[in-house]
Amino acid sequence: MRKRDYGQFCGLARAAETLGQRWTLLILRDLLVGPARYSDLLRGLPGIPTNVLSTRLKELEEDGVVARTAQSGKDRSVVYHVTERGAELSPVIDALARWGAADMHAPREGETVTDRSLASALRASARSTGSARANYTVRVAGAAAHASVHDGVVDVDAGEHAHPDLIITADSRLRDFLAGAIGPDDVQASGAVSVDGDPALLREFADTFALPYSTDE
Amino acid sequence: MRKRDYGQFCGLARAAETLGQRWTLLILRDLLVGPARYSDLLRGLPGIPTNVLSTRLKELEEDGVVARTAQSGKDRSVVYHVTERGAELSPVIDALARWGAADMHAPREGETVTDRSLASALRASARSTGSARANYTVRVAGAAAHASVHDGVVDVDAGEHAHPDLIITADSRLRDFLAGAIGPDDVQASGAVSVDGDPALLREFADTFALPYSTDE
DNA sequence: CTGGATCCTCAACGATACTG
DNA sequence: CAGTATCGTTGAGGATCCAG
Repeated sequence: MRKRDYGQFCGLARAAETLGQRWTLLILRDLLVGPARYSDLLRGLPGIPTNVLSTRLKELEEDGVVARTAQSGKDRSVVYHVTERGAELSPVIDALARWGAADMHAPREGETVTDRSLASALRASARSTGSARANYTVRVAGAAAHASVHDGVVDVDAGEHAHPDLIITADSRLRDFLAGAIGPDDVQASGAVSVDGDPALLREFADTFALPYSTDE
Repeated sequence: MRKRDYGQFCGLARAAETLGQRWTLLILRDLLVGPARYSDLLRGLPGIPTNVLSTRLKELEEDGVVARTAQSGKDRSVVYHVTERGAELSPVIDALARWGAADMHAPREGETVTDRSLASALRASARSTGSARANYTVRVAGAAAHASVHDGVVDVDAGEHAHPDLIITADSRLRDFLAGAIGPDDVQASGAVSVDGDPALLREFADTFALPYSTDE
């Protein structure tokens, strides 16, 4: 449990000490979407060894970024959630996610999409767009997330929306669509994206959740 | 040289694969201040093993974040610099640095400050402030960086400024001053900060390079 | 069942010596 | 100056086991 430090009085070095461990950023990505139990995290992070997850959660707790709440009563499951300090990581995680997404094209062999990673990706790409107002359910490669947009505020969460105005079912090319590399008509014609609901809302969706345009699309 | 991936089609996961290795963020911090030779990097990252530095530079080169320029002619030194893609990390690194700095108080035993870490910290905390116009040299714990502010633009680099309007010599409590935890008069009275030049500029400096105010100062 | 702890193996890191 | 080589130590990966 020793702390590997960098020996520099520097904000970035301190951040790297807390966040630079393997799996830590992905754990926080999932917890920033919402509280989760140990088994939720395990399921959302395929391949993480159980001892690493438990070690990371302890370290994050020590660093004041994550807290655990033991449910009393019949449901004795433990719930992990970010602290106030942890919540301040939202803009940081989102900036990292946008940077990584800018150079991400086709999925590599065996790569998966989880509900929370999809929700996180939507939040990272959301930008306030005046008067738009709609509820979306987005399904990509077996994962689902939803977003509600109203009065310039965007709320995102994992799973389906109860009353979506538009259901978007897509494959990984959804990313290229949001980056502006494919137009709304072409992306539907190719079968990469299909919608259930008012097709005009798809343009509004692309306008609200726009990814930065990378030079080599 | 094996690539440890996370198996998720997710921008954050991709970013973590490139940036999540030990020392990588600090190497990029230094290179974002400006190009550097191998030995410059070694000097600015006390404690980094030489093989780790060389491995990281190769990985970053493969990932298209860093490029090396071999000087021809008499000076055969190799210079590393960020690519365009690497330069897009500026807002990411700055967001991480601000988050880390918000919870950073007294330096720990043996922690140092380097020219480039100081320059990077200044850039991370810089905010555009209308009409201000001044050149600063900042010295902290043996390190020096400088900034020039004009027309809402802030340029930061390592080392001393050739023609500073104000020289600020401080210890690590400079951070608390910039976070607003100590006022300009108190911080000078305590000896934490001393200035050479127009003392009124110190307030302007604190206004331009303000750190986010953390709850538990 | 959930929420971990333990054990073993192997890859990555750290320290230092050495070379074109 | 700009790295490579070597070797001991630490941490991650994977499977299994255990307690409430």
